[in-house]
Amino acid sequence: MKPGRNYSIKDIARLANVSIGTVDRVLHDRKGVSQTTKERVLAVIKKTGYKKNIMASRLKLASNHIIKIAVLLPEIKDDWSYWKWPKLGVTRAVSELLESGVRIKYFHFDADLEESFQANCRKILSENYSAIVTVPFMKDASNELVKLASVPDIFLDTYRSLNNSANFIHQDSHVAGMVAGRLLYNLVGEEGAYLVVNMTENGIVRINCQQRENGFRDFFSKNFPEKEFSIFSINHSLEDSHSISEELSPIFTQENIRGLFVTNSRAFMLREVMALLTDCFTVGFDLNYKNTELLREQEIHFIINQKPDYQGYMAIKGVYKYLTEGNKEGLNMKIPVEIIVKENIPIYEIDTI
Amino acid sequence: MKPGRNYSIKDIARLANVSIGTVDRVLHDRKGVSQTTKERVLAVIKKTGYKKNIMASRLKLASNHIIKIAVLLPEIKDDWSYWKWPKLGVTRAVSELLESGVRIKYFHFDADLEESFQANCRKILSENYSAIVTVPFMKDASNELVKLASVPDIFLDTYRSLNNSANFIHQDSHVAGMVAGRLLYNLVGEEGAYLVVNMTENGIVRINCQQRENGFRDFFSKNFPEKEFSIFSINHSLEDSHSISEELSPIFTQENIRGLFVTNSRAFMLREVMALLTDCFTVGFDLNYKNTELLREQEIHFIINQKPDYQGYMAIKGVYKYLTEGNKEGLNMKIPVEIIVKENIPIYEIDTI
DNA sequence: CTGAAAGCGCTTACAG
DNA sequence: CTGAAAGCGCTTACAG
Repeated sequence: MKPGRNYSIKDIARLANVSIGTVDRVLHDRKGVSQTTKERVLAVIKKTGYKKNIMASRLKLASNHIIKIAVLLPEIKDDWSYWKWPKLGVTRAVSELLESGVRIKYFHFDADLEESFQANCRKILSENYSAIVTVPFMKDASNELVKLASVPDIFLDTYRSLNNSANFIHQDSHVAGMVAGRLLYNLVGEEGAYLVVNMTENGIVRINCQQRENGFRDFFSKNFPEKEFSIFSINHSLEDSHSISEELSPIFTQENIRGLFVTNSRAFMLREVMALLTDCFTVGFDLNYKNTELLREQEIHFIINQKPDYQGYMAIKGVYKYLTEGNKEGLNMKIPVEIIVKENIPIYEIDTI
Repeated sequence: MKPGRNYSIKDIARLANVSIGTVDRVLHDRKGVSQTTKERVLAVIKKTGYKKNIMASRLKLASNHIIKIAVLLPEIKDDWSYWKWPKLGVTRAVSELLESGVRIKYFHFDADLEESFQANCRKILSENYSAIVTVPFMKDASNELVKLASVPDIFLDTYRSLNNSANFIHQDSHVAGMVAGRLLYNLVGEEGAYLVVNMTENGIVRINCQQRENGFRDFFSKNFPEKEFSIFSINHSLEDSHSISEELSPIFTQENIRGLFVTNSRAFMLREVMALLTDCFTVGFDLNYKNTELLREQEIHFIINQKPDYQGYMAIKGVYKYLTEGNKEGLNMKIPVEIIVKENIPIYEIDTI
């Protein structure tokens, strides 16, 4: 290889005694090349180690072409909304891909209203985006979206099986539950009891919270099939934040609860109860402001981070890779189960949100 | 904005009534444009939201141009060598950037011989690479390299202050030590004693191991300034793996050691001693084969991962970004302190090493 | 101070 | 089955 220089299609053409058009045909395995010519060209390509210049090919293919991606997330109700994070990651990816023609349009739906999600989906489908990034909270409407969309859709945050082929970038909630089991078991062992707190919205437990509880219980039954652990669980309405201390207090006193696993992002709502106990350890999810504060004060001991910003980032990068290279592998991804203690709280640049 | 289409430099030229050459001059803030013309062009650029097509500009600038990066790492002595990981990350980055003209040349040095490192540096400097990625194990030789190199050098794995401006992609070892302190403190509290095990090479403790011990001790003094903790530490020759059990056994029996912090990647060497104890928890570093095995068997309880593959990956990406965009921010980076338990052991595709 | 032209490497549409 | 030419958007070297 000549130093500091790549072979171009022109070099290959010259070395193989053909035109660049023919080299292009061979490279793309197109019709209309005689077997002998093809072999000759392939030999030269192999010998030279030719690599096509992706800049040049994209210049021609995608030049002048904007990739519009629709991002549909729940409404951001306050400054510390969870949904700021995926948006932050999306924004970061877009800023990297701005010059490559990627543009985002954000949509927001009311997480309590299926109709709101559906209306947004209809709007998006009518506007011709190249891809759709959203969350699969409403099962039927998500199925409908996958069925109607002719472009890839990527679901963030939660995995659930849908009828059609759908793409997911998410943390494995079952594994996350097992990790929570490990962390608490190390601290509590067999002497104390465990309490799993699920918070309900409109009376139901979110699917990934349920998966987390299953994983948690699985940790104990898989690792210690012969032993008996005291694992209680309660469901409590998310909306009713005042009564939660009252509901939990008797369980704590009666059952010697030493490990607390809160399956959603609201571990901070248990602050009052947790403060009453000296020997109880807590694992929660998500680095929201209040959880982070309690982690700093050691009222919460471990936070499992779903890296929502990274999810948003990878979704856009994955879509771009698919649309420009046809490579589907970036459309589905499992995000690592990140364990956070007080000392390794990540530092984010919040101001860019 | 016209849907599905980006403005090109040609559009801007037309709208501003100038030639594309003039638009280019304005875009790059070059000399030779009258103030009025410049303002007119800038107005159009602003109004249209013009973004330059990075493909096209790189095509012209970097076309035909290979970016050669020298990667100098310690010799890989066995199949589970730590240094395979950065190499894996480097390889992954290069495969993504192959079509953009990035090529790697690997060099290896004997980590016990400063002269071996120096000889490799001389060779690299004589061969005109666009960047150098290595490790700063030998202080003087590293300083010399930074002084002589006219291209960016990025040091992986370890931070140490060097005379000249050098770039580091590394995990903050002091923070990692504090995290280790937190993990063990949660389990052991004030009742038991802690033991920090440093392994020496040629009689000296590696700088990042020392930083980890300092961080570990700092965790206790910062969080509990009034309390007394029993923290012992020993240095033991890495080469002498047989005697380590003998040396540790008496300490264990005499001092009620309940928490073990091994500051390098060889926690697995303590297997025999650890097996004797039922109530002792261990934190070690790095997901090598033997540590991972012991983590699976719960002889080791936490592993702190330095993400060496990620370090290698980010080094190449950072260099590329710097060389193509002039953006220096990717040349320096702190890698998160990743906590690994049995349940969230990452799955790597080893076979691509 | 400004413009017109050539060229980066690849792809496409057309000619033979 | 093969080639020659135009063009993607930008940059550079040259002309005026």
